[in-house]
Amino acid sequence: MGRKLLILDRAVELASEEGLEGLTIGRLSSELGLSKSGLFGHFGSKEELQLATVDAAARIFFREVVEPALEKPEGAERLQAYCHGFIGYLERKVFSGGCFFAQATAEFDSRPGVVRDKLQAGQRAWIRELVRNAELAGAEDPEQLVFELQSLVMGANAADQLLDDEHAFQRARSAMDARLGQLL
Amino acid sequence: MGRKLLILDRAVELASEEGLEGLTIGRLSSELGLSKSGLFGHFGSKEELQLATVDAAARIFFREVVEPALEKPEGAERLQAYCHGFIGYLERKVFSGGCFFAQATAEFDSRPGVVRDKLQAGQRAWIRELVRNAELAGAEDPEQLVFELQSLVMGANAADQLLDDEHAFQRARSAMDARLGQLL
DNA sequence: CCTACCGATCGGTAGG
DNA sequence: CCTACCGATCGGTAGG
Repeated sequence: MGRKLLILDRAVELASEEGLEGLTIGRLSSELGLSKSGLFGHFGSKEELQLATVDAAARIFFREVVEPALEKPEGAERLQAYCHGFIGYLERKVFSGGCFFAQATAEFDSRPGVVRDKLQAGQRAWIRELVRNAELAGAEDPEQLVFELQSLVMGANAADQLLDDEHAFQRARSAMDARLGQLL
Repeated sequence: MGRKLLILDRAVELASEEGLEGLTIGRLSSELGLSKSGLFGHFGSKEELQLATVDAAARIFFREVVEPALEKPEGAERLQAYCHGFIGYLERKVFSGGCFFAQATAEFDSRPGVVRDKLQAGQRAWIRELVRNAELAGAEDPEQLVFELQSLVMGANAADQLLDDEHAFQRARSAMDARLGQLL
């Protein structure tokens, strides 16, 4: 089982750079020093490999962003911790190719199937958790607030990855705090 | 020359769905009813096809978003027209696979080369034009304002494409207007 | 613009 | 986990 986790670590890394479709069984296996069919046997199909890779990325996101924020009380403080934690995770370059989920959702958002379904379900759960905390914080329009906060995360990732804009993270943080200010 | 434009129209459409790498010469040629080598001859390499496709998408973006906004006076009004025009272009589903540039930049932002360079240059020119108008509008921090506006565009595209959130466009517009309000 | 072809790589299978 | 293989498709070339 540890072997599979090692494979998935490399798979997540590769997919953040090349996409979930560019994550090929041949390339992944040769980077790990095992045969194509040896790797293939762990998953059974490319789609299963993609699904397992999304799960592995979600576990990393949980460890890096969600868990640390659970120390804060629910409501405005936790909402802020989620948002700042997300920016910190981008800034630390947890994945070499930028945010795994930004890459994966752009790739699969117009490609129906179980991979898209899983990405959509994960994203919805994340948004719901943000909205729940925005509600507890007494936000006037929780969905609107969360839409804006999530947009700033995506804007920071794009500005960092494509434009090499080193101010992107600070810009996102100050815009977030401006939006959260009255709730804290 | 008209033949090439017809090819590129289909190429932009395909790339917005499948990505610039998923845009294969074989598939594009068969959809257009000509031979692989016949299509290949127009471009000389896959990379040249990708570059020409980015240019074609930029021309569509110019026609759909930039040109209509040029009727507004420079400054706050034009800035708002750019932003609302961008949202309208997403809402009209000008490309079947969502915003061509969102797809292409997520795909190439960690892939060095001339395609990335072209996407980066185009994005930078767009941001500069927004900042220029934000300055003319007397914005306090033009770069910060434009970062936030551009983030909202990307947030709306993602929420529409992955989450099927029908309120995304209206949310983006009201957040934009809140930011632009004092300048108008 | 075409047919015919190249080596490489794809996802996947047979058999061990 | 392996070797050896399958048909399909990739980007690209030769030659017309």
